[in-house]
Amino acid sequence: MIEKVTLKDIARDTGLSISTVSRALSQTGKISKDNERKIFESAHRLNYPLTNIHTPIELKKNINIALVTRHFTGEFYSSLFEGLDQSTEGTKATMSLTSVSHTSSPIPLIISELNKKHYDAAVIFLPDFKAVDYMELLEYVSGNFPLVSIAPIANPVMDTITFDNYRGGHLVANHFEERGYKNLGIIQGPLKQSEAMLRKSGFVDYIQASDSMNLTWQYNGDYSFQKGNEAYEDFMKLNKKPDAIFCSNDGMTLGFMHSAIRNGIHIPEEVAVAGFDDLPTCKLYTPTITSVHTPYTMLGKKTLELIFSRLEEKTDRKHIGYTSLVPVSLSVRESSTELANVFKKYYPNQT
Amino acid sequence: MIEKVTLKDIARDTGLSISTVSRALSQTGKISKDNERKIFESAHRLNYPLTNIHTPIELKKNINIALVTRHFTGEFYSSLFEGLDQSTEGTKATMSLTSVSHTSSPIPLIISELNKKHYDAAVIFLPDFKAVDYMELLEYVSGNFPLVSIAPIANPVMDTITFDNYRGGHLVANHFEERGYKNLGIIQGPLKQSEAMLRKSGFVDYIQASDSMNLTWQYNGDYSFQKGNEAYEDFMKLNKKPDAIFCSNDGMTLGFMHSAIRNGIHIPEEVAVAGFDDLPTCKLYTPTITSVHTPYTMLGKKTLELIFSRLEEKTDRKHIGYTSLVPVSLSVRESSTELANVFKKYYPNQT
DNA sequence: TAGTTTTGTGCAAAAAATTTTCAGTAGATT
DNA sequence: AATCTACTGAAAATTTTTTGCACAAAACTA
Repeated sequence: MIEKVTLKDIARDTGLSISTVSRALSQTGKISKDNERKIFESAHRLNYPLTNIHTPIELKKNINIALVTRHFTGEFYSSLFEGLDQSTEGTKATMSLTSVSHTSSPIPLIISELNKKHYDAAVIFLPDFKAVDYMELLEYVSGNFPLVSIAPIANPVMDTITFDNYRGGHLVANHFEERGYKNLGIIQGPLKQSEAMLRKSGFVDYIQASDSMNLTWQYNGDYSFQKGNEAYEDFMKLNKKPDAIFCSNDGMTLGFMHSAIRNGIHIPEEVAVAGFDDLPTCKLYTPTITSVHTPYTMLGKKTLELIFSRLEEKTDRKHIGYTSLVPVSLSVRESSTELANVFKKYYPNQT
Repeated sequence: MIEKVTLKDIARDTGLSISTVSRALSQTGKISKDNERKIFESAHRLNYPLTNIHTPIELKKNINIALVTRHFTGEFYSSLFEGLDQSTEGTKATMSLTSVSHTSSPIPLIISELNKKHYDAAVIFLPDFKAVDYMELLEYVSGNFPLVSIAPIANPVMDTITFDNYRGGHLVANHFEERGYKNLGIIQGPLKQSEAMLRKSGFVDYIQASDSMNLTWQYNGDYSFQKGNEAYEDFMKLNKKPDAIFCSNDGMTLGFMHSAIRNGIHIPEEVAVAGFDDLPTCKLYTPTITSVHTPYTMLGKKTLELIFSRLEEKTDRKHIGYTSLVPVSLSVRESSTELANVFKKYYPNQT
């Protein structure tokens, strides 16, 4: 049987009086910074039932942040989590991954319960969420629980930190132009997801502003490997094939390339390919894959900054839907340039 | 300012008296099941500071389980988490991933703090942990907090549920025998990790008992892609090369194959390869990769069963180091049989 | 420097919260 | 019909927390 922890225990532990302990924990009256810290430390250690809310942020030993997402198997989610987790290094924050893939309860409920579970803030990555979904979510969640979204939407309701997807599309088009490709194609992501549309627009807008390039093929995908395969089928039916293709994410890039390679198409000689996400596989695939690099650790750092500043504010600030864009870069590899010579043995009969 | 929640609030909320509420929450005296449930539900909803320990398992709305591991980018960890998370479907358990990669605090401390964070149990996956590490861990953690390890060790201190690694090695050797391979090689995992040694022993023992096969090459790896590359370098130096190789995990399988393919080696014609973990990439790589399949959802189900039974026991049972092995199977693919015809276009000059 | 204010603390009283005692009711059992 | 059991609530008892007050030490002020 576990004994109940009372102020008396903390008083004994710290050598202070019960009154002082009471005043410290309920944040009334004047207490020296030194004793305050001692008392909170002891309360935490002895497991006194603190109402979390009452503990001042600067006296907390660690800040627990939940990354809430619809997790799915694959490198993408492990890269995302790893980047965010890595960005907590050196801070007192801890990142945990909570998936809402296999639950029956409504998402706003799950998130609103997080602060009862000793979480201090949450990072939301739910790319299919719309403005109304975020609004519903904000109604459920109390104002002093910081929430940050890392998926862009057209009309953000919630503070958002996300990659500059538009710029990513731009970079790919620019790279294709420099490599001298004329007829371009795109495999788009889900039409209802903002970040997919931004990637497309960045790419398409660049092409339209260019004198030398044309967009000759557009295919609607859904980010799945499977759709990448299907895109290839569609590509093969074209009379006039594009000579370079931008895939809106690496899942579809891999699907397209997998089908292409299996059917004897040479990449990049017959068609150049660039993806988005720069998954670890991009470096390891043959050919290695050109892809838009999204620096998760940097995203994580920015997200943490926002969360800490929100936690330090004493007032319940309302969300104002401020969006902050993290720059992306292009990792240029063989799939859009040329195969390393050493591999050319594989294509002995090539011209 | 948030008002303190007291028994009075719960009494008002449930329409019962303060005495009854007190008796229910402190588990003294007799209370009807019906009212008990109502009271706990209300206490939970109103956020009354329950000492967690006191809430009977059957009255909890959800059970929070932490998967504690040294997370790393790649499909392996996302498969592991996804499998365990999926196994919670239909139960009231929730799985969260907590990584100890980027923290400075000692691991036993982190785990012992989990129950203060409203976690009800933890699944530990730390393959480099030894008996002494587990023993230290158990000293830190209170007896009624269920801990299950999912990494095997030779002399288990803690309840363990893990894949039958030995059998996995056996299955690969058996498959190589059936395919008629004579001279075999192995790229081992870290010598200090039990599961790596079990995989190796299962493979080696089968070969030794066989009349037709010989083990002609052993290479010490560390599960990294990089070591797979290095293993290939070593392999190329051999005068008498094995005709089939077992890689102790898919990371090294991919490293080996990547180097091999880039150097014009044909798999499986020149050397057959089989891995361990059956990562999603195995289906997508060219050639597709034979690998030992580890059913994470089944592992998760077994782990949950154990956790629930531990939670239902009222007494503080000590860990007895019972190990339970989950069967594995072999996913046979092109890397150890033959390439699909459609891909053979790529090798026009092959004999 | 001497007086004054501010800060921080403990004691003890007061208030609040929780536990326990006790009485009573409703239904089951003998 | 008498007895027992399982619950429950009112009120008393106890424990826990908050607050009023006194006072010492430090900081500030004239």
